[in-house]
Amino acid sequence: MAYWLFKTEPDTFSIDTLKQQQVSCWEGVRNYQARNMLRDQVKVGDEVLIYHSSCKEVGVVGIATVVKEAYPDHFQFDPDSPYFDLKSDPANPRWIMVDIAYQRHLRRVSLQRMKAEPALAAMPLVQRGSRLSVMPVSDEEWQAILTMTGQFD
DNA sequence: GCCAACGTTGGC
DNA sequence: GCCAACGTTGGC
Repeated sequence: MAYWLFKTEPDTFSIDTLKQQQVSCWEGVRNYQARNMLRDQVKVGDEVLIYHSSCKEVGVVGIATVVKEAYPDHFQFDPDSPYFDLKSDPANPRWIMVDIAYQRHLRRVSLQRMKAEPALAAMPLVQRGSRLSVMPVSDEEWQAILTMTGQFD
């Protein structure tokens, strides 16, 4: 079982949206490095930190569980979708998604606090200019973040 | 809204 | 294969 962090813009899809839906596909990943991890490494049962980006209160806000492994992201074939990709061949889809299930909210751990935490220094998230939207989280990093919430397993 | 950093595109 | 131009990400 592995740990991950997924970024989302809460104006588009927030942890609250996920709670309402309980299970949701995670569409719209359009970066090859992130896609490759989703495709090759993200497995059913893995746990995912949900991170709110591009908003007033950026940080880790909840936990989800992977319930379905990589399958084609159909939004790439929908001309009305912001995730449409004209160059993706339906016979060989370029982009994939996974499904995740809501687990719980966390007391928010802000990016500011994460940047100040030495145990998290290796995470792409805290590195300047990083745009990776799907990233692995080590056991130690996971534990450090949960400890920072003040809520324990 | 600003702007630095990044990934992608396309001409050569 | 290089690299400049461009569009996007994302914190502030």
